Amino acid sequence: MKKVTIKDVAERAGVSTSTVSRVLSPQINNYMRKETREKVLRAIEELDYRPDIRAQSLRGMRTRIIGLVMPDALNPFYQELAYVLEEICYRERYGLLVCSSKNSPTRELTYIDLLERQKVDGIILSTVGLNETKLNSLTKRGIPIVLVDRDVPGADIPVMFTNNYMGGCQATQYLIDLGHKKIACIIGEMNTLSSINRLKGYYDTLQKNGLEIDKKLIKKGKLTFKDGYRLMKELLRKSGDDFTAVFCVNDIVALGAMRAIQEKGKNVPSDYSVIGFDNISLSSISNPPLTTIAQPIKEIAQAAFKTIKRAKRQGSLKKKEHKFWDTKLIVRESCRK
Amino acid sequence: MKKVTIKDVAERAGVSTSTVSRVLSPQINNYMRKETREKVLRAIEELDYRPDIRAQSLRGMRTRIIGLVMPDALNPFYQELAYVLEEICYRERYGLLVCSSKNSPTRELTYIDLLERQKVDGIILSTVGLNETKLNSLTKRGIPIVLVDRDVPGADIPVMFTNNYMGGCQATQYLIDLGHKKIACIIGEMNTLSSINRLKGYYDTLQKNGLEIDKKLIKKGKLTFKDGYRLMKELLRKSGDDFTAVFCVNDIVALGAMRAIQEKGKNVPSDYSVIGFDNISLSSISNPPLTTIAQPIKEIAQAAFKTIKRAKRQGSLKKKEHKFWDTKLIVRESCRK
DNA sequence: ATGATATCAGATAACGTTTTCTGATATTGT
DNA sequence: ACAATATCAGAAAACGTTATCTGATATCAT
Repeated sequence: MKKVTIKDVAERAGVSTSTVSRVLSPQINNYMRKETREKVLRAIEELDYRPDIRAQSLRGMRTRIIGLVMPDALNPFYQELAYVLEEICYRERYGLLVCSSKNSPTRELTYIDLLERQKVDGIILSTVGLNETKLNSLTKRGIPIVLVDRDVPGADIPVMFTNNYMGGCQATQYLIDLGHKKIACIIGEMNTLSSINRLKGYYDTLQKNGLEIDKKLIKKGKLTFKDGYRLMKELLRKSGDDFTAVFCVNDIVALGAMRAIQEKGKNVPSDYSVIGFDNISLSSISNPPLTTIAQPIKEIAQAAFKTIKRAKRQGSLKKKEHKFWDTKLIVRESCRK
Repeated sequence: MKKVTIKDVAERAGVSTSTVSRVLSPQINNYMRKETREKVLRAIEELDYRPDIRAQSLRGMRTRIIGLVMPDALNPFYQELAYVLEEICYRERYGLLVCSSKNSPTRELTYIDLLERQKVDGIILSTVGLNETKLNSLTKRGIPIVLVDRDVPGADIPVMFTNNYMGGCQATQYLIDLGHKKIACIIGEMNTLSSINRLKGYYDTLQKNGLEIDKKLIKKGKLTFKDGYRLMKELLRKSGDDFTAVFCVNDIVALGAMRAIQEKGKNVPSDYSVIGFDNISLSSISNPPLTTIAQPIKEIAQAAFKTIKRAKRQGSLKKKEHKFWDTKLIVRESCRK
């Protein structure tokens, strides 16, 4: 019923709270008679005492909480990011506070406010609305922030990224290597650098291979199943005979596209090859299983976490820590071989 | 660079910290000259001050964090639970600490330990390993715990549940009403009450309608796509002509089952009707869209959150708050009409 | 035996808040 | 004009920790 504090332990063991505290953090100062330590440990055991992290952190230690702010908690890619991050946090006994901004800059700010007031040890952020000024002012206030997935050029903040350009190239080159000459592309609205870079990879690879770029084969929309389906239907109606493969900006869109193709009575991959991006878990159980470009989520999460821990230890962030991680082609059954 | 505290605000406004605090919590005591309040507000504004929640909570207020402990963060049902819970928390400016126990009792305990040390305002728990004794001792220690999705009979703790039995009945009755006489069932290992109750609904409804129960048509396995696929294949091989519909314990399993049927060259729903459980978002974009039983996730999440807030206010949980929420049939295209 | 040093552990201040207590003004009633 | 009351705001204690400072023993060399 009653919360047990360090005082109770001290009392029971017949020592001062200082001594109990010393037992709890032996790395600092281990001048301690064996006898005393054991007395204290016994009292801790008997009372089932657990130090209050809030109180510890007030006195200068970490809160052991990190915040993850992402644009869309329903997007499988971010779900996976949250998942691997949680695993990393768990191993180090950290808690993960997940916040989805739902693509709303206001909501994003409100969450960051909350995280700041919670004095989290760091924030891993895939921003939808912050500019460099705002970001810089935030880090000045002492919370380590690491950017993932979405870049904000000019911000003095570490960023951990997928090399989206490379992914775009890999996907396109793979299709070309399979013999495709006319390759369509379904891409997001051009409001994120990821989309832009993936598209750029597509462009450059076509050009590098001496293939022409046909604007009619490029469709832009939202990053949803629905839009993938809709845009693919458009493509099939207008330029159906004019291409044999399609590069989709992510797996969800690719699944929508496959559905459109199949509904039209055509086959994937023999009529149209489809390649996605992200390697979400769904893509391995789709029909056919989706060939896709995997993002190095684990590496990114790990690096982001480490950066925050280091920043917390050292009291400041290394500002210019821009890391790009390689993508990887995952071959399954959705492309004609 | 430097953190701004209540002292800084007090100094800048030329008042004491008490006064600043009074401005921050006007509901308690609003004896305050307008002039003074404005001075303080101005200082807060100018310094962009945000109270430290840790410090506030130490002095007796809530931490504004609640913990969600669930068995499997990759299971779409729990993802959805986390999602709606996060939304509820956001509205009230709470943080949600998500923890997946990954079906490991040890991991579950470690997380609960962490949450306790973080002094979260409450824990919403879908337990994999706790018995009533452990649970009761936990609530004695002062953390409000609410059970969702998985029951622990005998624990003196509020529980918020889906009426799984009702769902099993609804699904089965729907299939019977469509004219099916032989209905198979793919269900989880019998280690959770949800599975048991869904199966019981299936049994009772068959019986109520005077249909015989054929043990050969009941398959047990894991709650995965893979197992749904595998078990459906078995069913088709052994008793393929003997049934025309299948009730799956959840949507993922149902999707696996549909895949098996389609791979065999049969059609859903004209050859076999399939019904799932959970109404995960995936089920609306499957092919065909899956008819399923929806769980009242929002209601459960809302009720769990409210219970915790009330417990925190009153200082204790109402022990016996067992709530069951109705399921709802969602008709799509996977059952022959 | 004496002083020097190593070993141990308590008292106390501090972290950033809220709240209780208390005292100082301002307002009101007679 | 004076006491009684209402209004305002500061001082100080408290929340549960850790870290610094300090003092007390125990051990050792001479």
